[in-house]
Amino acid sequence: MSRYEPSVIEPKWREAWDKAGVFAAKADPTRPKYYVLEMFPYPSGRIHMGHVRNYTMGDVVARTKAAQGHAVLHPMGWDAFGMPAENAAMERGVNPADWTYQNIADMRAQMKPLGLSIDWSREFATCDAEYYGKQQAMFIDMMAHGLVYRKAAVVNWDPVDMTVLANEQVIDGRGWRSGSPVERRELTQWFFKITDYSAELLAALDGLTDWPDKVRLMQANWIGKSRGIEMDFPMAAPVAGQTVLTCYSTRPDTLRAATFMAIAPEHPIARALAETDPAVAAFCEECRRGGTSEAAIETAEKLGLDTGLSVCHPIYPDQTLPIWIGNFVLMEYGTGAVFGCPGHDQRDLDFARKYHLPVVNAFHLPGETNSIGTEALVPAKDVTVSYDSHFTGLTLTTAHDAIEASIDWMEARGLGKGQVKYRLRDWGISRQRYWGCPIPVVHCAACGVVPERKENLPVRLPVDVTFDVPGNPLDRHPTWRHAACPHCGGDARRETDTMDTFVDSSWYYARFTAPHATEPTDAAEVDYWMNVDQYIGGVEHAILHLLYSRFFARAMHKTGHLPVKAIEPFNALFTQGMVTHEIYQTRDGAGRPVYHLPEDVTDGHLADGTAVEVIASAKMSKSKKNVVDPMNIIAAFGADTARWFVLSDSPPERDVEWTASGAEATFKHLSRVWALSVRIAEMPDGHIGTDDIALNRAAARATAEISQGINSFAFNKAIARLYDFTNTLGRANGSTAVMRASMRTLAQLMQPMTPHLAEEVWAAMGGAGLVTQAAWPVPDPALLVDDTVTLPIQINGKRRAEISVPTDMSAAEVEMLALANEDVIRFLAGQPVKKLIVVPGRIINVVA
RNA sequence: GCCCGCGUGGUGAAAUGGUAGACACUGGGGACUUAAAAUCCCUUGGCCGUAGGGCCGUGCCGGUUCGAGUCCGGCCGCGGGCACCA
Repeated sequence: MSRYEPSVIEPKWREAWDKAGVFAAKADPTRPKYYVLEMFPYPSGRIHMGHVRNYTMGDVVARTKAAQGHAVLHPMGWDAFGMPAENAAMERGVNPADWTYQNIADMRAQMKPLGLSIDWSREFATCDAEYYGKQQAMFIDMMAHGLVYRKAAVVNWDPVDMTVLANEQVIDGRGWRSGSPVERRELTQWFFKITDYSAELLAALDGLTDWPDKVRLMQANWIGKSRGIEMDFPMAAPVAGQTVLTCYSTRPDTLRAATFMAIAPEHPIARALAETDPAVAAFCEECRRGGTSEAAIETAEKLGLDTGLSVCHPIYPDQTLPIWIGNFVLMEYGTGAVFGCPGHDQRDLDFARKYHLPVVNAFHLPGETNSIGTEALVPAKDVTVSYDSHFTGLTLTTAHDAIEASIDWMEARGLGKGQVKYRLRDWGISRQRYWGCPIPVVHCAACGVVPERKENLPVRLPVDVTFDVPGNPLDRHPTWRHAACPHCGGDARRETDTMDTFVDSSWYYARFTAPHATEPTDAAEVDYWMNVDQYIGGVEHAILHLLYSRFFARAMHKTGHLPVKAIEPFNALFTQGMVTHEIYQTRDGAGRPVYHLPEDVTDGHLADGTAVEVIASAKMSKSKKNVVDPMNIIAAFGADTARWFVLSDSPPERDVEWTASGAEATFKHLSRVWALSVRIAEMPDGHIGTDDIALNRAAARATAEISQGINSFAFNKAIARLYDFTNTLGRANGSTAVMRASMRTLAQLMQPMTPHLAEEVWAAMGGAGLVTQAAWPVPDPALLVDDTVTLPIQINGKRRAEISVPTDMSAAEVEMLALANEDVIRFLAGQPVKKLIVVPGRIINVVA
């Protein structure tokens, strides 16, 4: 072989690894264990660059930890339930299971050539009955432990297709297929009581010190702990038997400036009025328009309707406040009623201006008397402001203190009760869809809602389903719904809702420790392998998936499926940036966007000459078709080039925009490494060189810096140092033995990134066994110490000179040398030195 | 709308508060070659200067500091999430 040929090298070494069984995870009490996990993929059918980036990062960690002596668990599986399979069924008439398993086979075949150190014997898909049956068993256990309940909740309803829509299927307030405006409609749904753990999920974030701060902050804000007060406003006249309107506020310090009340359209008072007042009914109907997503609700135009009712102000009884129905008030949070304070809340101010409601202030900035204008006065909570004859008796104080004082003052007079509330809502898991884990319960006319017997699990999805009409195929299946009541044995109806796919991904990490166990988990295996030491995935999962997993681990502990040590299942988390790409679109006859794959676009045009609209780079997603196929890169340059390339340039936490150029440059570099190893292998045995000491120092330094880079997820910097070391080695005139030893070190350091090439180089250098199984190199500390250091000298903060001094020179001597430096003397031009700062080993700053 | 990030040469980027641009890509110049490809060498933030060298420069405005890409405050732009996309 006279040139670098990955198509020959790579299959050869993958076969060698398989033959030696090097990636099978084996519990070994004599070694520390390490569990590295990348977020498992949805089996779309093709791997994309985001997958390559994610799994290569995990592989670098797994391979490095293995070389450092750990028993490593590095598994792979498939997050296989979800809507795309049903869409494929509708569009192409395929069976969702067949489609999904074919996609898994295709993607596995694309992943294997990457040379990932995965224990494939542990692979499973969440749509395997073997897996979801265990999930059903845990659902039943959770029911028994009071973690599951049913209640009415709103969904997006397409009134034409008569079906529930996912938020993604609501586009500009309309159903994606029917194009008809969607409505919010209530259905009885299944819920997990995640709110039982609100306080704990929040408090435990402090212990997740190896998670990114931003993720912990996002989760904390999502859980949203607030301290406020629940208080009653006396109704001027009772409605529907209610004499008071109860509302919750986190800003009772602004109570004096309340000028109206706003209640949710679903509030009991609004409902009572709607029964007799057609205008109220029409308004509440109007409020039901649009989707359920918070973004849709929060950005919708604020609408209100005056009910004509009013309440008395609890502290200033001579003041009355009108009650409005507002589409921006959420029934799910607090009591579904708020007081409006336009003086100190911008949204309330906009609402007050629109409906000509009064605006007053509860406080103003010190020295000012009136702040009513087009902007609400909302100073930071720690800014001191002047309260206007405030009820608490406090005047000049901060909002933070005034809130506390208000709560105390009102509690003392029985006007309200201080309360801690969380924004977090219970987890609605019901989906009116086919391709998900069936909820294992039966509805019996005599016994009510009854869990299925565990011996009847799994409750399997029927295979003979049709997608020719919208809606849930389970509902219209001729026989599947009919079941015997597990309790009385009588005729009963099977639940046709399936579980949210987030349930599937909330415990797969535990299943990987014993994927074939007859129970959901195996106590000994879970005890050995849990927790996940390093979890790696996209930052887009920072809240939902990770929060649900943290809850589910606690639920699994409560139901006896996980030990207490595993209630925080992920010790360390790394959130990689996304791979982004430009989006190419044209418009169909109705003006709706049609997306095009990058491979179908050349210089801004389709093959038929149509010009495409180029939209700014965004997360690669199937729906926008801005995806690139890594298989093309692997076919042209080999897996090692693809692996090196996705690690090399961008820091892993940052988004990287995929561009076609660059892979070739990586291939050239790997070719140089290969050629260098051939040259060194062919050196005569007895050659004596002059650079042995420098080479040994360079190897030690490279080993230290690359180990550190990998350990801190700075893969791009580790690769920069690999370039450095390779260049040094390529130019060096070292003795044969030292050159070969240096090249072996290079092979070891490259092994996590480019394992195939590393094996080839290792073998050429006469390394023993597989480099994949060689112990990670440890540098000699003596070779890492420098004896001189170059110190820049700044004059008034600008770099003007530099001096080279022994590393151990005292600060006093450095000062003298600096002041004697001729550039320093020239720049000072006789000015006296006011101050001299010497930072040992770093810098000297002369202040004149 | 709310929460969280990010912003440095032509490009990807580096820089425990301490020499801004390491390491690469691209471009330019050269060597080798009949020629090209490949390979190797030099060069590559902007402006001024023949040169020694100087000035400017990390999205914008302000602040803290001997010293700010880095810390603080306020903007602008872009991205992620917002509970039924996964």
